[in-house]
Amino acid sequence: MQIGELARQTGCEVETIRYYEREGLLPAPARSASGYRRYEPGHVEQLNFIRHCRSLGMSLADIRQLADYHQHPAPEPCDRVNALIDDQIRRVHSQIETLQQLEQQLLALRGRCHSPHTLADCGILKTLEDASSGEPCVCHPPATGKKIAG
Amino acid sequence: MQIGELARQTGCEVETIRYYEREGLLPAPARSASGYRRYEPGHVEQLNFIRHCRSLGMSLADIRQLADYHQHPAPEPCDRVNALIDDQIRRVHSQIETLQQLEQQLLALRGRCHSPHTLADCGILKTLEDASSGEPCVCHPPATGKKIAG
DNA sequence: GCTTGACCCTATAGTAGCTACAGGGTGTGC
DNA sequence: GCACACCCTGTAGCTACTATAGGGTCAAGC
Ligand SMILES: [Zn+2]
Ligand SMILES: [Zn+2]
Ligand SMILES: [Zn+2]
Ligand SMILES: [Zn+2]
Repeated sequence: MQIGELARQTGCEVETIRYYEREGLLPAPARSASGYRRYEPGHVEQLNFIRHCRSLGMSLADIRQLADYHQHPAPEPCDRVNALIDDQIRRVHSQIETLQQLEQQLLALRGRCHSPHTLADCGILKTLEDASSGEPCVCHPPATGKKIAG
Repeated sequence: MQIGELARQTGCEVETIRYYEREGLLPAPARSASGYRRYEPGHVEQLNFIRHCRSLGMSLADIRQLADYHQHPAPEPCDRVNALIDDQIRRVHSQIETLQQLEQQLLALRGRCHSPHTLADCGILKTLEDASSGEPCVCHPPATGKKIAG
């Protein structure tokens, strides 16, 4: 199978396949006399493995690790696989929390502009401007552990 | 004021300041005889403006726009400012949703490995392997709108 | 006058994970 | 013999920085 067919079967771009090969994620296939890559059915599975892990947000480095564990299944405990997934879960969770804070900050800022007015009178711009001079802003309330109401 | 002092006052790295200048976000300051950048107090505010917007997750392109509106406050309505913030809110919100899905998928995958066992018997690796061959997996349930229970 | 050290300069490369060329070769059908 | 789809390598681009390398400047202290 040529690279285009592999791309079709996996839904992965041709350039991405070549990129994975360069990065050592996908083993280099045999070549035809004219230098074309010739893939075996096993490559479809390996590429699917990579794409599946990528769709879970894993880094290429982590996928390399996982693929290695997968291809050399030693009689060791699977602690490191778990640790890898747990780390990923932690990363995703902290990103969610960061983004949720960000959303609240943006909504607070957005709330400064209601009725129609000009750019010169816009509460959003005014808030950003004042904050640049060191004044407190709605989007960055002092983090003193206080509740919002009070 | 030299670049180091500006960095200290704004909590921004020296290299980042030079980068913003290259990118046209911060106006190029006057230079001393020996070529050192000499900043005015206004630069502190402009840099604070940029950093404040960055802390809200805005792209440099958006910040360029906002700074432009800010420095040339025309008597137009502020629709474009609002649109910019609204877009940013939408982006952040959709990222949150994506990450929340991801978290659920990762937790489902993680649930395949409980009691101690070897790499060869690990449910996580087995799930990833099976999915590479086209079998259904816990982390990517068919999106047919079905509820989980049923 | 000389050295030390903190500061400054430019230019370039690296990060993650692709994506998009440019500039060429190959293979098949008409 | 030509069109067209496919393949190849190598390089540059994307974001927002960060980190060097390799040098110049300036004030203080001996
Ligand atoms: Zn407004
Ligand atoms: Zn704020
Ligand atoms: Zn396990
Ligand atoms: Zn899955």
